[in-house]
Amino acid sequence: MARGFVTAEEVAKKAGVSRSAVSRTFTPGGSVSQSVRRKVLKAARDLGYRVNRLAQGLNNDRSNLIGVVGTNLSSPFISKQLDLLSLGLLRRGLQCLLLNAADARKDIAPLIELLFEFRAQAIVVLSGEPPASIIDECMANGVRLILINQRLDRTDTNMVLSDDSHGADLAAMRLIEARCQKVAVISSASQTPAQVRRATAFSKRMAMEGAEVVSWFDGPTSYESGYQAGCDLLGDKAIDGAFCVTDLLALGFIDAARLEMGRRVPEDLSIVGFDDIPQAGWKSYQLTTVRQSVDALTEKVLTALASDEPETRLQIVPVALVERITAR
Amino acid sequence: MARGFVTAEEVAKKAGVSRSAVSRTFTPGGSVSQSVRRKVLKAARDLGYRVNRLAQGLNNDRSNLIGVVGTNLSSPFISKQLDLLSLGLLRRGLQCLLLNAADARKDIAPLIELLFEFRAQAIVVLSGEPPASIIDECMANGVRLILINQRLDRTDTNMVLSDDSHGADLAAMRLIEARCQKVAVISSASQTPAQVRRATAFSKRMAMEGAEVVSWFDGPTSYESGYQAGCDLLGDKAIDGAFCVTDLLALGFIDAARLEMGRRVPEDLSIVGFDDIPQAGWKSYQLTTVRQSVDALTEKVLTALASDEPETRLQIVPVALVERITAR
DNA sequence: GTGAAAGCGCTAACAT
DNA sequence: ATGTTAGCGCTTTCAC
Repeated sequence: MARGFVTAEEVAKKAGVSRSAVSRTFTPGGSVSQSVRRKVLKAARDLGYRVNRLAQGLNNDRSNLIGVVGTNLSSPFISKQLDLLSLGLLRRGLQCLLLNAADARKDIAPLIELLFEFRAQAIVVLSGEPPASIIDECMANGVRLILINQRLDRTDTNMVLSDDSHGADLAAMRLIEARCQKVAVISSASQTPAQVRRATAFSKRMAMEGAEVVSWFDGPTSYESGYQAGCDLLGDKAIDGAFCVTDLLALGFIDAARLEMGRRVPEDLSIVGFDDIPQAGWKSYQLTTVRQSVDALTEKVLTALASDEPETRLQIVPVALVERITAR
Repeated sequence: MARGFVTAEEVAKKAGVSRSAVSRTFTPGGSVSQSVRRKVLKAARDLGYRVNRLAQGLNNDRSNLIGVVGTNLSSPFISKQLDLLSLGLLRRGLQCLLLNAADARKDIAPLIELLFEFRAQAIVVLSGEPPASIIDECMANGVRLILINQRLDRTDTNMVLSDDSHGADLAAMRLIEARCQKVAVISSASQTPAQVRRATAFSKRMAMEGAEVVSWFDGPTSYESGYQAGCDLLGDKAIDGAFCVTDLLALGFIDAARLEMGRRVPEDLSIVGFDDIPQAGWKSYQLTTVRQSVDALTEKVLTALASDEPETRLQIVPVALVERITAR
C-alpha cells in the first residue's frame, strides 16, 4: 500500500461495514442500502479513496485499456486522428495507452507485444503495418485489432480506411478537366500502402485518359519532400499538373513551383492533394484536395471497438474532392 | 483467465517447476539456475506467455503508467510535444496513458482523478491548468506532477517552461530594431498563462521603448483567429509591427495582411511569432519567430520524471529568436 | 536455487 | 441487503 493510496479495506473499517459493501457501492449494478452507501461514500471521501482500476481489471479481466500505436504522431493528419480518437475513447469510458512507433514498422511488433502485457482490450494502429504474425497473436488472445488506412488481405481483422482509389480517381478526373497533358505523381520513399494505392490508381486512370505521367518518390512524407519534388521535376516545362498523395507534399510542391520554379498555380500548373489537413485551407495555399473524413474514420473505429460482433470487416469511408483554387 | 491469456501457473506446470520459478525467470534480479530458466523460457514461448503487467503492478505498486493530459492535441506545437514525450517515455520503459482534455480546464480535474484510479506514477500536463485542489491530491498520494509551460506559485510541483518573458523581450527588441512605432500584440480569448506572460512582457518592453501598442485577443488560438486579427486591426495604417503570441496566430495574421489588407511583409509591416512550429519555416511564410525548444522541454520533463529527488523546482528553458524574413 | 505460502486490492459467487 | 469466501495473476518473504 505504498504511495499512500487508500484501500477499500480501510474504507470498510472506517465505515463499519464489510469490504464487499464498499466494492458494491462503487459498482454500477451493486445492491446496497441507502444507509450503507451513504456511510461508505462518506468514509471514502474523508479518506480520499479511489478504486484501483488495475486490481479491478485483474479479476473481471477488463483492463479498459485500448492500445494505440502509430508513427508520425505530429504530422497534421495523424495528430488529428489521434486527437479525435483519444477523445472518443475517453467519452466511451475507455483509456488510451499510447505507443509511439517512431522508428516505423521495425518496432511495431514489440509494441504490440507490450500492449499484450498490459492486457489491452483492443489495439488500434494509426499508421505502420503490423506483421502478420502479430495479427495472428491478437486473434489468438482475443485482442481486437483495428487498422486504420491499411488494407490487408485477410478477413479476421478490422480495417477502416478511406477510399483511396476513388479519391485518386477524383484527383485524376479533376486534372483531366483542367486539360493537363503531362502530370506528376508525388509520393514519398516510405511508400505506405495507402500512398501506393493512391499513386497507382491515379496513374492508371491518367493513362486511360491518355495523359503522360511521371512519378516521383523520395524522402519522408513531408513538406520538404514535396518542395524537393517540385525543384526536381519542374525543370520540365511540359508538366502542367501534379497529384501529391498527401497534402503536406502538395504544399511543399506548390511553394517550389511558385517560389522557386517560377510557375503560376493554377494558371501554368494544376495541383491536387490528398487528406485535407488544416493547412490546405490556409489562404496562401487554398489547395484543391481530396478530403479524408477523420471524423468518419474515427467513428467507424469506435463502433468497431464497441461492437460485440467480432465479425471482422473492411470498412471503406468515402472521400470527396474539395475544390479550392490550385486546379485550373 | 478469459481472453485466452496464458498464466504463469500454466507455464510452471508445463515446465515442471513452481510458480515462483517462473516469476523469477521474468524478474530482472531473480536468481534462477540456467537449467530452470531454460525450461521456463521454452514453456513460456511454446504457450505464448506474457507477464500480466497489471497484476505485476498490483503488488510492487508500480503501474509503470505515466498519465499525460492535454488539450489541443492536434495543434502543431502540442502534437510535437506529445510526439516527443510519448517516444521518450517509451524509451525509458514507461507507458503513456493519454487523456484528451478537449473541453479545456473544465474537465481536467476528473481526468487526473481517473489517472489516480489507474495508479499512474506521475502525471504530466501538456496544457490546461489543473486546480490547486488536484495538485494537493497529487502530493498527498505521492504522484509526481509535472506541468509544462505553466507557472504556478507553489514550490511543491515540477514545472518546466519556456522563458516566455525573455522571448517576448526578444520579439519586442526585434520590432524596435525594425523601427516600428505602433505595434499590435495578438493573442487569443483563451488567455492561457503562457500567452498572458508573453503579451504583457512584450507590451511592457514596448512601452519602455516608447512605442504605441494595441492589443487584440479573441477566439481560439488558431490560424483563423490570427487572420481575423489582421482584418480587424490593419485598417489602421499606422500599425507597422505585430507580435503574435503563437505562430499559428502569426501565420493567419500574415495572410490577412498580405492577401486581404494589401500590406507588404516585412516592408510595410514586421511580424514576429512565438513557438517555431514547422509551418513557420515554410517558404510562403518564413516567419521570424521565437523558438521554444520542444526537445529541451521534453528532456527536462523526462529527467524530472526519473529523478528520485522529489525536490520540486521550476525549470526555465531558454528560447531563441530565429531570424527569417518577416521582420524588417 | 527452489518451493510453499502470504498478500497486493479488488470483484463475484455463495450464503444468510 | 450484507458478510464470508474464494479467487484474479503476480511477487516476495521465508524456510529448506
